[in-house]
Amino acid sequence: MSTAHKRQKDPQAVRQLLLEVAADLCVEKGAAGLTLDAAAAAAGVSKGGLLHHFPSKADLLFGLLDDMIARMDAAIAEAMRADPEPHGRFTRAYVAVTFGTEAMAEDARWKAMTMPLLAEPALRARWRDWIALQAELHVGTDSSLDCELVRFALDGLWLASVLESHPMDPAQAERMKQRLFDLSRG
Amino acid sequence: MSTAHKRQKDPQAVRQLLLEVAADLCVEKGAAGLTLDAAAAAAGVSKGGLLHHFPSKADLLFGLLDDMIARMDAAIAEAMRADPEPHGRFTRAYVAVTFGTEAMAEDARWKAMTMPLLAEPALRARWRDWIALQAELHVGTDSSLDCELVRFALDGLWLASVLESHPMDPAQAERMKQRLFDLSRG
DNA sequence: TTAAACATACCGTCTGGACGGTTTTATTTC
DNA sequence: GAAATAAAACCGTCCAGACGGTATGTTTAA
Repeated sequence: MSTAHKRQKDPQAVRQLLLEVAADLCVEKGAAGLTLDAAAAAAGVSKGGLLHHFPSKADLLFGLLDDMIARMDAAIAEAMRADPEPHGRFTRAYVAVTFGTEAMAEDARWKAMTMPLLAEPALRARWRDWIALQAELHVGTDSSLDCELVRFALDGLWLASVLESHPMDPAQAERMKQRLFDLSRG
Repeated sequence: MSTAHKRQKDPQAVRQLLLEVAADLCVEKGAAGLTLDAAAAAAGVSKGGLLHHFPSKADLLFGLLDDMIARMDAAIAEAMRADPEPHGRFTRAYVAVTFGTEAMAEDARWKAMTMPLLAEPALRARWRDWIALQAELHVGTDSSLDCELVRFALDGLWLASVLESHPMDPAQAERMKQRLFDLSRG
């Protein structure tokens, strides 16, 4: 990192930029509507450059999903660290992350991108694996009926926010959030 | 209708068949992956024939969504008719429909198809309109916090069933269903 | 010197849909 | 009610553009 400003080329940054612009295009046009030409142009690199980082379009999409899962993991882990009560801790972290504690605008893109990605049948396996892993990790503390119900509701809320189908004012959102927290404590 | 068996051509049936095979292909390949050639071939008509019923691919996709919404409306209306208690009636109908009271295999296709369709940004407006209409129709009886929470949970459950991410045995599903019914009564 | 990190040019395929026919059904006219 | 006419319901062909990916050259960093 100390020499980052000296390097004229920063492959990691280029890769990250590619993922970001690809995410934007994915939100706008869908996963299949995302083209390599458009992504490369938006990132200011040639298509050859893009294909150097992601050898195929499938690799790019997998990269997007993996990045998204990594962000999700990190956010949940951080939210769990601040919660002393074991029962329902994972579920409450899920609440906090879904309602976006921090930079909303920043990760709104990643939330919106998930929809087109999951619509692509080829990408669902990775998502399923992650869900199964979480379920296995937090069995015992978060497998009560109400905890599961809360997490389903959060998925529904996420869906609504992506589709912009259920506009909610902040007060309403806060009440919902509190109710979900309460249910997670059983 | 009395002469239906005499007609050699049945445009309505052809149109319906086109929608059904298109739904299947949409589930398999996604909305963008659905090709006119494949749909026409699967329905046993030429591409020209398909384009006669649906002048463009967008029209076909809109047709799919409209058909899906119509089925949803009919199923919900029927479920509501059997419920004497006004408060939360729409929400309970939503529960019943989501958990699939009747021919599961038949409408499983239409549930699965919704995902790729909603992933297509161009189609979301119609969906939003339907949601807004439902909210307007049942304000007063179904706008309590818990009713909204239940409906969000149902959307989450629908998502899980489409993605096959949260396998549930029948007993578990029944408990969840009852819990959601209870919450809808407040 | 070597490999990574790009750029440029190009190709084969796929796909939406335009277009001009042809057959079937409905409607009108005589 | 038969002929004529119009309109709907298709079929087969072709094409222009888009898109993923390859092959190859060039520059930059180690």
